[in-house]
Amino acid sequence: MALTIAELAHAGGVGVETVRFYQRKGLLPDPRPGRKMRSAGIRHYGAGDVRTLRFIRGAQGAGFTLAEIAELLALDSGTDRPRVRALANARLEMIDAQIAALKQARKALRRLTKECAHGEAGPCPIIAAFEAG
Amino acid sequence: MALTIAELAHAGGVGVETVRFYQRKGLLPDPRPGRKMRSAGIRHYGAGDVRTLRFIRGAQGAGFTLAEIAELLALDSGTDRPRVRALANARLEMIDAQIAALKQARKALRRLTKECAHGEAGPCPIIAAFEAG
DNA sequence: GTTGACTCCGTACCTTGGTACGGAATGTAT
DNA sequence: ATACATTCCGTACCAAGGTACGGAGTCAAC
Repeated sequence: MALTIAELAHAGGVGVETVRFYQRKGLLPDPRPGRKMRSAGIRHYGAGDVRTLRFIRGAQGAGFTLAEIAELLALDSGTDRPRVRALANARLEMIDAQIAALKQARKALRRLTKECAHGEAGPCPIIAAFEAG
Repeated sequence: MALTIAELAHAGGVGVETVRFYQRKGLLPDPRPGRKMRSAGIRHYGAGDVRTLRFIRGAQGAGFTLAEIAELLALDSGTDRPRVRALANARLEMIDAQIAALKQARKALRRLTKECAHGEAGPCPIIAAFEAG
């Protein structure tokens, strides 16, 4: 079960450069066991690395930044559940705030497009409405 | 009613550099009437510029990019309402898609935090769950 | 009529999440 | 053993939306 970087990238649905980028960011461990001298050689990966890549994409989908994901991965042994929950709850609050803001914008925008829908020329209320703040 | 750039920035809730940045991006007109020779001098602004700044922030809040806002402002005379509506409708669809994605993420995350809420140590299901994709 | 604050301009830098490049080393197949 | 494909590494670059810097010009006050 030794994957090359290209196989890992394919399995995770990302590019080779992205795998190396995640490694630089500390999201993936440097998987070269014999690393004493420089030019320690080709990286070899396993199923755990594929799971990590999938985790990254899942967490990104939930809106976590790569920095937050790095912290979650650092907690990966799972022994600090309160901390994991704290991160998750913070993200939940952010998500709720974003949903609320988007709903607000959506409401305003939809009302305005309706008001604007009855003419083909002349001043449009959309522009004026945003100026109100 | 001649505002300096600092007064305009303050009125619009942004920084002086941001005003100049918007100017370079074409979001604010260059407000120097006598611009024949170089070193045309200090910029002077009016209430219209404050309204434009507020429009920018409002439209940003609705998720428009600066490039889209620049186009909206270019239509500011309001004579092409179909185009304005097209931009607004495109943005509405984006907003709906974003809301749907966030709700999905929120649902998954909330379920996981609840499952995780009953222990203080040991493997947390949040981490494992994201690995599933 | 000079000090000090403000403004001008171009340019460089920042963050986030990558993507691309180029030359060297290493792996695989014939 | 030689060709070809991958991989290595550092570095540069991209988009968006600003933010900061440095040197010069300008403005109002004293």
